[in-house]
Amino acid sequence: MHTPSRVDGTDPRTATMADQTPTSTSAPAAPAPSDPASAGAPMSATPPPRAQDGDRQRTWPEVAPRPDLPSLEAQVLALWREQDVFARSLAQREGAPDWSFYEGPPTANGHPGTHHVEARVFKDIFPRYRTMKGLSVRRKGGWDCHGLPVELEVERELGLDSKADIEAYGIEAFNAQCRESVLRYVGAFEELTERIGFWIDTDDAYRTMDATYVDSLWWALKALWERDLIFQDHRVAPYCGRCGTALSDAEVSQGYQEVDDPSVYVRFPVTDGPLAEEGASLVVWTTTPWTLPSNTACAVGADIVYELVRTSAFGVDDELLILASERREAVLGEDAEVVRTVTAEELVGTHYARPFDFVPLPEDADTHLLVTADFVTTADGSGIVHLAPAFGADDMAVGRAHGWPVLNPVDATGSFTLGPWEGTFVKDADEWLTENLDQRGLLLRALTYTHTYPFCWRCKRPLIYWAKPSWYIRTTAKRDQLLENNAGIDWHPEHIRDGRFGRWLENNVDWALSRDRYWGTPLPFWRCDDCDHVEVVDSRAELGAKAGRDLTELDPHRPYVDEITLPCPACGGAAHRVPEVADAWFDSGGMPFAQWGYPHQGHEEFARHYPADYICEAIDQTRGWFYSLLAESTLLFGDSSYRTCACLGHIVDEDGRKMSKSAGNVLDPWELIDAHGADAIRWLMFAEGNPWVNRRVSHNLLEDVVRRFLLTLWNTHVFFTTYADIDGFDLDAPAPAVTDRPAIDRWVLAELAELIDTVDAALDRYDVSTSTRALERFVEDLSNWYVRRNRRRFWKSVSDDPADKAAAYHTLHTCLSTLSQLLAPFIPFLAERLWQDLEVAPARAADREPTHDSVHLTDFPVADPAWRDEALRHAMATTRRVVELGRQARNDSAVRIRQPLARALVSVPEGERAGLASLALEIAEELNVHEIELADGTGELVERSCKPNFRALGPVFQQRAPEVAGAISALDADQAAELADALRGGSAQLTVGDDEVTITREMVEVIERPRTGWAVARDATSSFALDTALTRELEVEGAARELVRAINDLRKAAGLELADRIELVIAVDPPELDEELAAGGHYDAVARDVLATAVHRQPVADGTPIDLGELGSALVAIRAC
RNA sequence: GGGCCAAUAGCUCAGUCCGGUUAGAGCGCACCCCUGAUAAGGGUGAGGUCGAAGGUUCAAGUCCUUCUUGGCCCA
Repeated sequence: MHTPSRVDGTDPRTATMADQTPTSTSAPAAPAPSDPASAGAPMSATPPPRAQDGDRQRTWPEVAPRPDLPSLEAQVLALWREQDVFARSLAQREGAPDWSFYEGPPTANGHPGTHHVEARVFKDIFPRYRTMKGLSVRRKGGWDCHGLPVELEVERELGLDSKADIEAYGIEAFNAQCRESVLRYVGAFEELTERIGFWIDTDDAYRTMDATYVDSLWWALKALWERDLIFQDHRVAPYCGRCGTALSDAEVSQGYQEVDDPSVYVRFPVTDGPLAEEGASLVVWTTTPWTLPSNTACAVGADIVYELVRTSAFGVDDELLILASERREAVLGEDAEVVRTVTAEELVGTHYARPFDFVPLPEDADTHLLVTADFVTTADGSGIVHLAPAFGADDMAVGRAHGWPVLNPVDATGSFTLGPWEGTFVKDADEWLTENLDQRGLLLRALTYTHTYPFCWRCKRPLIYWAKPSWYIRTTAKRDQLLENNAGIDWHPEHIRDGRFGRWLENNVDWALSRDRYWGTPLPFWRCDDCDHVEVVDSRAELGAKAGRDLTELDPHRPYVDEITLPCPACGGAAHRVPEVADAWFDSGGMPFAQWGYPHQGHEEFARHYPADYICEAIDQTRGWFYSLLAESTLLFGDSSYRTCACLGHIVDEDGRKMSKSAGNVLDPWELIDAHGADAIRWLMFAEGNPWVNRRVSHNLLEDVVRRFLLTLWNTHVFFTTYADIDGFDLDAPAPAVTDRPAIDRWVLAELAELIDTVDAALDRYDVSTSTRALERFVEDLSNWYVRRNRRRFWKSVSDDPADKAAAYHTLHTCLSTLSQLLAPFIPFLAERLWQDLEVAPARAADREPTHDSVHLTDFPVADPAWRDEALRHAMATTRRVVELGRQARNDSAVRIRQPLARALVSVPEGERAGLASLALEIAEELNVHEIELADGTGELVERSCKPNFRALGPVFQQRAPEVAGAISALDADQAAELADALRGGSAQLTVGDDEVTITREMVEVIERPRTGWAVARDATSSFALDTALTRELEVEGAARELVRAINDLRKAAGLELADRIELVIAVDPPELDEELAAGGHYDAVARDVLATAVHRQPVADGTPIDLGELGSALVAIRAC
């Protein structure tokens, strides 16, 4: 029942936009049945009032007073899709200068979250803006396909629990599953991407798993290899034997738990030197007994004092032990007898018997001796630290310095490879090892030790620190260049450059490139089984050439590449690929070239789009993508692959907490979009807080945005289109010249010009906050001052003043239509809807093509110089300030606004007087005061005072400034007037203490205060005094206003349309009042205001009573005509 | 332990780069206005030791130092 009948002959596309928005106009207020004026009248019947418009062609679309934003957006999406707007926006700029954007590939290993929305809208806004500025912004999408997270997801799905499981399942099948998993989530991302209006070409997206992409990465790896920037070395890293992988520090920090570990003190008998002759043993402490078989040496602290101690407390009579003096009591108790002090110097070089000997030692190695190391402390343990280079980064460093072998009896699953506990997970062997030590008389004490220890965040098993051969990129060789290139990047916020990112680069370590996994870019290194020569290939083509067969169609993933054997060019042996794949960060860091398949193809695209003008991600990418991009481009091309980088803060919940599954405060983006719409989220991201500070997202905040901004804008749009339609406003009719329009029109256009400049300049420097603030302010001003002040101009009859009406319509239309363009990069949906309603629909109704059939095909607006008027902007600002004072005065005086008052006296600083005078009418109308008198500072009505201006006083008088300021404030009214008059000449003398000083005009602000007894409101510099005295005439006028309001109520109650005409029957009592209303012309005014074609002053049979206060009352009936 | 960021009204945030004397806005709250933008709109008010302490300066929310609290990153 409530869809209005459709417009005939309107372009269906126009109708589409207008039609589908749910409307509520069809739910008219129920007519008051008892109202005789409306009883039986056609407009009071149930059918929706719009029905009578059915045969009229609408020029302006009908817009719902309360829009359903999500469904409005759905219609806009459909429009974009049908008309291929995104593609056309790109095509339109073909040949224009390029502006390059790189899509930082989201890892497609899970459903997109709200933080993805954040990053994606910031990626969207600037390309949209640059496109509107006339640049060609190709937006190639991308997907990060490889990596451990993908493998883990698949492992979960398949119920696999270890690398052994994966290998049993088969790498080929496993990787096929990984590929499928990735594609599944790519779909989810694409859906969200479209819905939030992120215009990126997902059809043309690069995928890091594609063969051409891998080819490019191989080229890069070979290039690095040839420059000697890749090498292999042992690396001790936190490692999970179950997952078969090293963990990043970030991963490690997620998995710390407090646990009880063994704490064992062991005897290491000394085997040479005087201490050996005495039969002494070292006391060595460890919490990882499983590392003892790999003991290679022990470290002492150079500055630590050691002791030789005699004790019988541990099962051996009078044994001699060596440990740090400070640890004696804690380890051996109070009874131990100190034989003598031993220095670290004495100890260094001393050999001892190792606790286990099943790990073979190279023959020539000098091991199992004491050395010094700076990390030895006496905070716990014995002050003698057991070293096992394979299982500690510090140990490895000491071992490397001394040339020790790496004794590693532990395999990739974390199990012993030899000895009595072969095949046992090392941590599980701790107990047996301890028992074994005890049986052999080497154990002093076995305790438990409570500390935090890292566990695998995935499988919850304890991590071990484990050395494994690893491939590195020698980034340290280019550290200076990395820093130099970083210095040239335009970071937002700036502090990233020298702060987080800069410091990280200064402490750069070589990039650990390899991962012992399956689903990744295989390292293109083929090593000869016989001579260890490494052959690197830069593509499948080169691989094929070397292998002697065509491999251009090879899937460059495991296990297929592993099956290729190359003849060794050095010795003729067989070379097999090394087993590792590349860190997935290497994939993403290579996207500047690999997305085009460069250098095997795509030379032109690469050249056109390198480097990126703009990239954007959240701050957690500092050590991720921001680094991998910079490192690869610096090493390969010598420069940075991006010029500007926006670095976003994280999304947190309403209470500022990080969103996490465990906290249960994760917001599903779809839920937010379905409830509030994508524009609301976009505006929240852009307008609420700084992009680089953590931002809160919640339903409440989104509702706020909708109400505060989107609906304010929409209401203004509704206002315009409603009246434009009623009046049949013709957009194509010539607009009055700006100079011929009323001041209020020129003012809003001047504000619009300012807005355009502000937004343009801010977006140019990637400053969304400034732009959104300016836009919010303008929308507020437009709605709450321009429209508020001009409602009468829109609803009065065209015939009254056609030129004025045309000026109003054109002005408001220009504002809304320009806003649509300014907002297009921010809230593309609502902006589009405005454009369709304001530009496309009227054009089609007039049988012409619109200039642009989408706002996103337009150029970013440029302010018309004719709009600019700084003086007027200032004058209006003063006016509005004075109006605020006036409202305050009205409020205080308790005279309701409908009651006209005769006059008010306004004083403002001298400099603002002229401007205000030109706008005094605005004040009078807004405050319903007949006359605004502007104090000129000389009359009897005001007194003056002086206020010091520190900004001018300070620099001149320095220390004496407060004194001079005090003297200025202290002047009484007469002295102030005198000084003010003297200052008109430019400067004046003032007595300060015993001195005369020269004061200039800028140093003093002259303030006027009314002397009247009227209702006064004032701020620091201005005041408003309201004469609240009422005359009979004013009261009669007030009664007329009262009638207008009441009659309009009747109109509404009768369900009349805005433009419907009525006849008015009215009987006012007492008759004198009736006479006065007639004599004052008030009935004519009432008739104009309520669209009455006739006023019948006659008795009303069954009218509605209207209370006119003390003056009397009226009976009124209205009749439609 | 180191680095970076933040702290301004009950809540969410401007203002700090570039110092100037009544520190702003929105929401919420209280009171009120308007009644043809009306399931709207608007006004007024209350509400602030600008995290703390020192310092520089004629003048500090703003610059410097130290500290506190929270967040992020790293060790």
